[in-house]
Amino acid sequence: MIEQLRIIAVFSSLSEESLHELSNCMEYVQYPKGTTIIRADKVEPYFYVLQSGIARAYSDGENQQITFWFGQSGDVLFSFNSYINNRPGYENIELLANSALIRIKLTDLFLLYQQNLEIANWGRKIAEQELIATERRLIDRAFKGAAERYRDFTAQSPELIKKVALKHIASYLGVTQVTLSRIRAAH
Amino acid sequence: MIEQLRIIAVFSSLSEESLHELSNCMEYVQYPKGTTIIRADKVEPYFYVLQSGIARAYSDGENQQITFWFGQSGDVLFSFNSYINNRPGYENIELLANSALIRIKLTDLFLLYQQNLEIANWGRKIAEQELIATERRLIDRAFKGAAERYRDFTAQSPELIKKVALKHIASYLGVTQVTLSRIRAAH
DNA sequence: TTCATTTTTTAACATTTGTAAAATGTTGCG
DNA sequence: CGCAACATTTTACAAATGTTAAAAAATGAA
Repeated sequence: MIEQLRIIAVFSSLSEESLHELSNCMEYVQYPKGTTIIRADKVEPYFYVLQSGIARAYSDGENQQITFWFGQSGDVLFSFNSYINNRPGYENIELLANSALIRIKLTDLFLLYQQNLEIANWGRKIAEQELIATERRLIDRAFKGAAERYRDFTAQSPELIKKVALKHIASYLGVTQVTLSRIRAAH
Repeated sequence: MIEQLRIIAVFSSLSEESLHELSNCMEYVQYPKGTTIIRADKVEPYFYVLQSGIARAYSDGENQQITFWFGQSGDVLFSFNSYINNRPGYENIELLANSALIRIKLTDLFLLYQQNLEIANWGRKIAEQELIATERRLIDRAFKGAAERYRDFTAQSPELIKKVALKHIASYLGVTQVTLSRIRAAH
């Protein structure tokens, strides 16, 4: 079982001992397509790793719903504001396919952070990787047009293009669905 | 001297011992207005805390320069990609006023992360706070128009409005300077 | 398959924002 | 002061994107 965990990239840096400590706090869960596992108005008590499936994070606006993240196998999945500030987050997270996840209760994880130096640094690196990815998207928004962002997205996430509704991809790219259609039409 | 550090919010959570360990790696530096302390094409070996002054982070595009962060007293200041991946970053950081900074060499800091549980968790929280702030900006970009972002900016950073050139604020808000002028004209 | 539902595309038009250039305002230095 | 350099606003026009509505295509359930 520890061996199974090790093949998941996010756990690969941990020693046998730390991985064992962490695995004591893990549960394996499965949910069907369409399940909303994290809700924006609640404090989410778990941290998830997606073993298989697809997820999207979105926020509800007045008359639109904006997707700002997609997750695939191996991605970590958590409500930033629950995890960091113990407050309701900004995001809903919905599964776009039947999915298998590992979950860790935040209260357990936070205890480990105070006890285990390796796990504390593991948690630091997770936040750092999310930070780099989020900064990257902010910069891309500033420097690239919607058409280029669409090309990048198709190149980097070819599976998502096949499986995710274009309306979600449009809002992820920061344009309306009509504009995305026009971009696609201009092949 | 340790007491002086404690009044800086980012250090306030550390114990006497950890703060002492950290302070052994600190240097105090001062630079005049206009100094570029971090360059996008270099690996930046220091982590900074701004004691006084103003800073902005920007990236160079083909024909424009886009500001995506402003720093004030108490803010931490580092090249995300140098700090996280030991690679040249995306950002230049320039001082917009004469500034006093504390700097910590990354190699020293990383050693502390591997030795001191409290400092490792301190580093985790820094990354988490930057992450929350960056996510907040990405979501704001999606849900708020430029006029509302400008109002928010003036409300939250009244000192910056006074001291920073509007062209920098325009690119920070994600619009051209002409559009920002139009927003301002519509009082 | 067929029908109903949902998604995607297309079209016409409105609005916003961008671009370029000129006009005006501001700052600091000799 | 008076000039030079730079910042900001304004104008006119162009380009991109949004809005609304309808048509076409795809999907899923009976």
